Amino acid sequence: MQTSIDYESVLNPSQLEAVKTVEGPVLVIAGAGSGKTRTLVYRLAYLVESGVPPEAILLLTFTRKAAGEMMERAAGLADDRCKQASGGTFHSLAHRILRSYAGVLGFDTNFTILDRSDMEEILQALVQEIEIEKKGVRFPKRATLASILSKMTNTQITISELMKDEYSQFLEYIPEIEKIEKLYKDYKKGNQLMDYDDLLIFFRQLLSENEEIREELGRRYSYIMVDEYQDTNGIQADIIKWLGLGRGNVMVVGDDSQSIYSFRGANYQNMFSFPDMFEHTKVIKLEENYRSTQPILTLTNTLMDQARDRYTKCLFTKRKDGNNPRLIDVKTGPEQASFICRTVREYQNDGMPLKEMAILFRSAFHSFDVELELSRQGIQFVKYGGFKFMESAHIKDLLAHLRIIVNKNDSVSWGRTLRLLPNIGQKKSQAITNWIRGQDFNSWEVDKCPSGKNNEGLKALAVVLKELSKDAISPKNAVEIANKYYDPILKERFDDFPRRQKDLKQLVLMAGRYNKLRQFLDDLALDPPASKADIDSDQANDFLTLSTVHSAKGLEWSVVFIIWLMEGYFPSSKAYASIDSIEEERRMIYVAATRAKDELFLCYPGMETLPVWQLADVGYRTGLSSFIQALPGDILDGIFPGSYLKKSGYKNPFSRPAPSNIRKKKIQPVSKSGLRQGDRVTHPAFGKGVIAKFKENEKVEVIFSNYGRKLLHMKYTTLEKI
DNA sequence: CATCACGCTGTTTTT
DNA sequence: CAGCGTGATG
Repeated sequence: MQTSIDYESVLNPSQLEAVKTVEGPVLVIAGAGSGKTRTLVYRLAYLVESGVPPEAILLLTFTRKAAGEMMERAAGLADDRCKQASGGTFHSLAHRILRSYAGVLGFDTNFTILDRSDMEEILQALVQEIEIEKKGVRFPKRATLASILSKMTNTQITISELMKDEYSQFLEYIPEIEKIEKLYKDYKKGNQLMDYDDLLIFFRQLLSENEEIREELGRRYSYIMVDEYQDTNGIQADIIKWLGLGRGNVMVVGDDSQSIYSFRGANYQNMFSFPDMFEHTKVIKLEENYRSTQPILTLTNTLMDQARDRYTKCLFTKRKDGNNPRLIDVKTGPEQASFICRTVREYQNDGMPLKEMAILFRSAFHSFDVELELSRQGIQFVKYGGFKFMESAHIKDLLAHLRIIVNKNDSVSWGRTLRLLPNIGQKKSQAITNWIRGQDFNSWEVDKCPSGKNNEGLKALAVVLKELSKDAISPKNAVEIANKYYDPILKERFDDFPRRQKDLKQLVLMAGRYNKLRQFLDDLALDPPASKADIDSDQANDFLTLSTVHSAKGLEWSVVFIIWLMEGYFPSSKAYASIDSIEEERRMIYVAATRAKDELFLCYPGMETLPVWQLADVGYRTGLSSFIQALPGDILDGIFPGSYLKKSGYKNPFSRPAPSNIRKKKIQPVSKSGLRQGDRVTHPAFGKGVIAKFKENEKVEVIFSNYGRKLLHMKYTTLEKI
């Protein structure tokens, strides 16, 4: 065969094998930085060069952007046909197929996609409909309810099983929750709505129940590649099984050590069971790391050595030199921010572009202090993760008007739209929705609908909707019209409307890129812009990256700062010091650490400087401390020998016993210590505070000036009066 | 039935 | 602190 690429000289033997094994099932276990993406890109190019029609290649990735980038790169290697491969996320594929085949399942093909907040809204409405007997604990709130239902779907277990494992505090509500689950399902069906999980569920159902469709799709996609397979869940694995059934040309690539999506049902054990699903699977391991230096790999290998189950692999690199990862122990958030900014500046002065550096953290708010300091110093940055453009109220408000144009049955959007009008709340909006739904916008008689008599607001709405439902309306035009109508409401509803007006202008621009309103709305739901900062980034050319660990998948940098802020958990929390949570933290730190090529800082601010024994007393656990705790002391020293802290007289707080004065001191129950409500106190971890309340079970509630309200156990607490 | 004021509670990550 | 639920008020 004639090819233009000299695969032998650019790939190592394992990578080459993965690229050239195109027939039959293949499982590639690819360690961090082992050229996983590169291998997929070359394989795509190789397939196309071998004469496989690009449309016959299905490339499933974690984000749509990742698929696009891979196809782009492959096109650069081979030719432009690579861009015609079918790529995207499981959800986007499922959506694409369901738009044509939903009829088979008894759905309309113009169903609307529900995002998480839509789902929660419906659930809340349903909760209000059924009678719930009050019990010991409060009924789970809507966000929790949504998590329960979604996780149940994604992990394929029953509600009661799931709740026994993870939501034991709500066990007494199992019958109610089961009832709500059923109502929710019916509601969606009745209103032509599908949530994210439904896309997968129905896609799988389509494949499993319809041999014809299965065969048709099997023919269409004869070569399948799946990236980040460790982050797939059971349904996704089934989908792969059904799709690959015909030709069996399926390659999945993943790293069991990097699985951090268990919260949404991902199961890294899918990697272990792939060979059971496809007979004669060829297993290929990529173990050479091309990215990081040895000291960073030593840290990650040490961490993952302790994981309970995993494919045995040990990363190695030819880049033997390099600095040790550094553990930076700072006292406060602002101090940490200034340390990071200072260090970023130093690297920048040495000629490293900001784009080569990143700050990673677990949750979006962890970077607030840093963001403040960065803006103060004029360092440009982009933040991924956290706040979602699409989830902000004003965007949802505006889009609701467009969604009812596309799907007249979309009761969620009807409700949202109606409730923006004065004196229309939960009840009235429901009544009106039931009357109005599915009606033709052009023959609307507002006066006839419930509460419609002389309702100016409703009349105005009717006029706009009529205008919006004109046949050939462009998405851009539609957003503009809706915007004009919504503007007064926006000003009334939000104090910070100028900021929100800007977002809406942004939305007009985005709509300009589409011809079809439906397409525009679907893309917003399934492939929304990552964050507001992401949109702004179009203008900046060199910027620092700030990202949650989860959003950082697939990206890498030379220098990485990991902010590992301690999070306060109440002792009753299920996550408290559980083995599972330590496991997950470990995987997350592993992911974050392996994003770094050369330098790694683990920043560990605030109360984490407390010895573990004391944290445990307080009823808190920490992310970093829980895994440091899990590391034997000598290994810890081996990993962090050049620690920043060591230079300034650092002692490892975790290997140190409690100071004798504290250890020996008999801790008095607070109630017997003469403290009263309103007393000002100090606490070793939280500093100054005021006693708010004494509660039952020997708990005391204290409001700390820096950390807010905490519930402390009197037995284990050392509060001193000041 | 909508809206307001007050009190209570507490992790977070994404398609 | 902030988001939610509850109970009182309009």
